[in-house]
Amino acid sequence: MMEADIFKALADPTRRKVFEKLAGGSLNASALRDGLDISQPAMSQHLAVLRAAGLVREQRQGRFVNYEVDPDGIASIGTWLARYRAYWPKRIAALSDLLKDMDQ
Amino acid sequence: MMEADIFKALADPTRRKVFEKLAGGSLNASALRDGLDISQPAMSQHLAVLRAAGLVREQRQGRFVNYEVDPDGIASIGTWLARYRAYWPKRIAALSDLLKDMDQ
DNA sequence: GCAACACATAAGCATACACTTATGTGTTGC
DNA sequence: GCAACACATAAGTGTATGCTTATGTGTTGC
Repeated sequence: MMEADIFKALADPTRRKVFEKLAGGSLNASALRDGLDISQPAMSQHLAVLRAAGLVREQRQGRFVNYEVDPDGIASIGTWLARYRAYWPKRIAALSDLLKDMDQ
Repeated sequence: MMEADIFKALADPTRRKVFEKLAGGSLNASALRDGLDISQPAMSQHLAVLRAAGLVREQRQGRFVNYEVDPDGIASIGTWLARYRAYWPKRIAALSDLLKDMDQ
C-alpha cells in the first residue's frame, strides 16, 4: 500500500521472480513454486508480503488461490517514479512512447 | 547497478528521504543530514548503498562531496517497470503524458 | 607543519528478515 | 464423515541490515 512496503517487497529476489511470473498471467501458489526450490510456507509468506504491498491480489477458486498482478501496485511505482522524471535520460524516450501507447 | 541493489536501496525509508532530497538538486553529505536525526557515519553508509545501486553519483569539491541523482538509476527502474506496462491502469494516462513530454 | 574540518571505514551490537518444521484452516470428492 | 489436498499461520533459527562509537583519509587555511 505504501512505498515502503512496495520497495521492501521487491527487494527480495524470490519475490521479484514470483512477481515476474505473475506478469505472464495469473497462477496459483503451487504453480508459482515451480522451479524456485522453495518450501510451501515460504511461498505463502512471500505472497502475503506481495499482497500487503498491493503488488498482487488473490482470488479463491475452490481449493486453489489464484494470484495476479495488481495494477494498483504498478501504478504506485509509476507515480513514485514520476517525481523524478526530470532525471530521465533521453535514451528512455522509447519507454515513454510505450507508456503512451498503453492508453490507446 | 542491478535491480536487486536498486530495490534494496530504496527499501530503507531514510535512503528514500535522502534520494528525494537529491531530487531537488545536488547536496553534500552534511547538508543531507539536516532534519534527519542520523549520525555522520550512518549517512555515509546510506550514501554508499545508494551509490552502489547506481541511484546517486558523487563529485568531490574540495573537502565536500556533492551527491546528485544518477539518471541511470532512474532509467533502470523505468526499464523494469516497462515490463509490466500491460498492467498499468488507464488512470495513469496523465503520468504517461508527462513521461512523453520529457523527451521534448 | 598542523589544526580544523568533511567524509569514509572498521568493529560491534540489536533488530529485521527469510527460511525451516510443525500445525491449523478451508475445500473437494468419496 | 473423513481422507486428501491447497494453502495459511505459528514458532524457532541463522543471517543480513542499520545503527552506534572509534578511528582513518583527504582537504583547507594559517
